[in-house]
Amino acid sequence: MKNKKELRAEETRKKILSAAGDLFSEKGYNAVSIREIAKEAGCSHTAIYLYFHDKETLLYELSMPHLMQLRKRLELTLKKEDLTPEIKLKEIGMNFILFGLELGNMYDIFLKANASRVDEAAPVEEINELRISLFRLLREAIGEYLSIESSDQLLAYARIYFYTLHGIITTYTPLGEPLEELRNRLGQTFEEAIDILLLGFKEKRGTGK
Amino acid sequence: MKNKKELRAEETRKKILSAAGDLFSEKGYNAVSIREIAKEAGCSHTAIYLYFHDKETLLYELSMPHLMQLRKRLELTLKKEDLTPEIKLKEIGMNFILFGLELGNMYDIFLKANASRVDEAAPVEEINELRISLFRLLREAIGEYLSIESSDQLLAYARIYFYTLHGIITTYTPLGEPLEELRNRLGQTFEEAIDILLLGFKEKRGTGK
Amino acid sequence: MKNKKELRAEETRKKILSAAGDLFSEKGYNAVSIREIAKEAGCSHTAIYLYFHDKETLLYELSMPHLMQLRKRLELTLKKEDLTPEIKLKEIGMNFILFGLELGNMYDIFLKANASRVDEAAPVEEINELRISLFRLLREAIGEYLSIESSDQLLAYARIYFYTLHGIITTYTPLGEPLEELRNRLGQTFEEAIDILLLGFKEKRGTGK
Amino acid sequence: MKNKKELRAEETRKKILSAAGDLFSEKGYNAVSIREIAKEAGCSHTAIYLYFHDKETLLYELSMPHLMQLRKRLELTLKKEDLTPEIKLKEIGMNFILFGLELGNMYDIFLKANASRVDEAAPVEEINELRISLFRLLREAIGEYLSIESSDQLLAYARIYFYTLHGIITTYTPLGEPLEELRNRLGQTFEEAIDILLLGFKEKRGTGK
DNA sequence: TATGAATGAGTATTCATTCAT
DNA sequence: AATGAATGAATACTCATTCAT
Repeated sequence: MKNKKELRAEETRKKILSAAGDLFSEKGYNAVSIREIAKEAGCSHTAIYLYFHDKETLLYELSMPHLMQLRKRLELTLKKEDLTPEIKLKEIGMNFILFGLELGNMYDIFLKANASRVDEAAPVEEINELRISLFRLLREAIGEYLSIESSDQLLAYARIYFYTLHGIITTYTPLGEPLEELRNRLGQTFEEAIDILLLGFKEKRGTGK
Repeated sequence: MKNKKELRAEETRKKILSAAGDLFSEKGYNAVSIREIAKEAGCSHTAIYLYFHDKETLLYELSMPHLMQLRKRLELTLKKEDLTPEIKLKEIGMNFILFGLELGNMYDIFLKANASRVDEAAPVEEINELRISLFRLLREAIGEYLSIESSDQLLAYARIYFYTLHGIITTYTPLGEPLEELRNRLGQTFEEAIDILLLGFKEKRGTGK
Repeated sequence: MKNKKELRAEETRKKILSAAGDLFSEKGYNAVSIREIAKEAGCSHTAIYLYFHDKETLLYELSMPHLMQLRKRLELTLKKEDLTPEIKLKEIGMNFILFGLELGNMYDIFLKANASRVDEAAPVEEINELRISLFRLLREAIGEYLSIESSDQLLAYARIYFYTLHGIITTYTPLGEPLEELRNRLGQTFEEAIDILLLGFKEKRGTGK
Repeated sequence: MKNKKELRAEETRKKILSAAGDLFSEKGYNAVSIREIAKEAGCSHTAIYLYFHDKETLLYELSMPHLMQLRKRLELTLKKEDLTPEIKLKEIGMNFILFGLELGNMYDIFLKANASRVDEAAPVEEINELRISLFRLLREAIGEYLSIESSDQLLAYARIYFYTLHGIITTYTPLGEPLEELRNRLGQTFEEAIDILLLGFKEKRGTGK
């Protein structure tokens, strides 16, 4: 059980994360200043350094829960017994797209947090792991769909699937169109993209490589 | 025939462009400072303003030729009479991917230079036009491939094709892997991605929407 | 009661204002750099931005109190019942001269802050109002002195009175002679200038327009 | 007799002076760059340094002829035998006002070029002399008008006359209103100002100090 | 726990001036 | 006589971060 102080601290922490999340996703990491976040969070800018080692750490701590949640969602989808492999694969794709569009300008840390920052402790590592497990999920789902075992071919397919999903997200993410609007305008196209890809996968398998 | 002075000027100009190109594509436009470019180019930072009005102008002058060349290449490909529509469409895709990977971190001006900057005259406009004509090319090439006329459906297909190409570029562009290496490692996967997409398009058409 | 921090902040603020005031009035607004002010104030140049949004804001915050005080002083003078109109008018003139000479090279914002800068919100507006109310005061005081109602003629007289006052200020302001010295050397001449002007006004009225 | 080269050089020199004159008077000395002058003059910016040691020298060389001309004009006026002292004094005043308004933003070098630049050779000295001789003219004209010999009193009157003239010029000079417009709008007021001042002088003399 | 004060390094850009030709 | 190339010093302003309290 937590005492008052701890509760308040936690609350401040949350406010900072929330403010940072909104701002980062709206304007991008670089375009947001610490002071801006503090103002939005209703605390002093120095308070931020109480909870997060630096701006970058804040970013990582911020994106982590989202990524975790995404992974969980995708894992659940994959495990659902009552869905066909095709539907599962499609659902995974759409979920990923929506997740990416929600993250907005913050989405690209998903890629940028890479090995280059060797020294910098945990979070980057964690994100890497997440990315890896995400790929694994994609591979599994595709493998199930095409009834093939893990192989280079399957890896290639997973990559290709990722390219399209990633392409959709990064096409619209820097433009700042509200998610709902975008969904109405192009949701069907996104689904069609996935559809076509899956058809292509199947066809490719059928014809033999 | 040019005199010494002109030669030297041209050389400096080139050095600046080359330095800027390298740095922009490696670290991205915003992460590079004028002074950094100058140091890399072996001149004073003020010299840069002798040749380019602005940091932004430098960016445009740098990317414009690439974009023009790309358009020309794609247009030529589309016009080639001796190629099947399928091969043309594939070639267009691969060319676009390679062009994007070459631009590196500078690639995203392709997207970011959009209507929001109404005031900023010519170059942005030119890039917009380029983007538009690129889409038109994509649409035409797909239309030819699937033997369908311009329609909403065709627009959707062009978008989908673009998503995948764009996704490939933006997946690898921020990682800075040398183009040649990347090509060896994944060139085949890129081709396969296009392949699968085209198969998907065909299949989708066949089954009726 | 203020705590240490607040006291220190206030002190820094004052030091900046004082340094800026000295430098501006000595060398003029444009000839003084933020870093110069900081050095004189004994703080870093960034500290200045903690207290003032802008170099321009600093200027306004610096001159505004003077201007307000001047207006109040002139208004009080005009209202004094125990003074003859002549003495009031003279006092107003001398006060204005002294105020202008005190401002030194900063005096000219009084003129330069004009309508051209439409966008720049409050302070300019305030200065404009001040200038206007000053003219009104001048008009009133002269009207009282000459027993004439508001008219074009009165406006012309107010202008003429202003020219002389303004001329005195701008003659000595860029030379940087210390106020006290100047006053000793020429105070009598300034009074005589006003004297002569008032005699001239009277005479002009007497002879018929 | 001059050869071609010399003629051309002289022409370039004139063009530079003319361009600088226009620009300085329009925007003020500080707001005009050497390159701007060169462009306006149709020569390279380096050419300017062939004719003038530096920007400041250019300014002095530029204003000198104007000042000389003014002196000459005022001297001529003072010498005219067919004019009453009053009319001469008025004419001198109006001429000075018009000269100042014509100089525009360049007028204030008339004051600013003062002893502070001890080291800097001739031109400043010359301007000082000019200013002095101008004052002498004013004194003489007033002396004639009031039939008094040189004295402290006369000096004071000359100063006072100067204040008003100077005040008129510096009131309108930074606003950039075209001379002709200004003259139409306020020419009469300027004359009235002089009128009143002269009446005041007379009156003051009459009443005994 | 929390904050206001403070700062050094950095940003793009401008300018008067000099140098080599 | 004339010029384009080149530069060092300066400009206002921003930012992530640290320190004292």
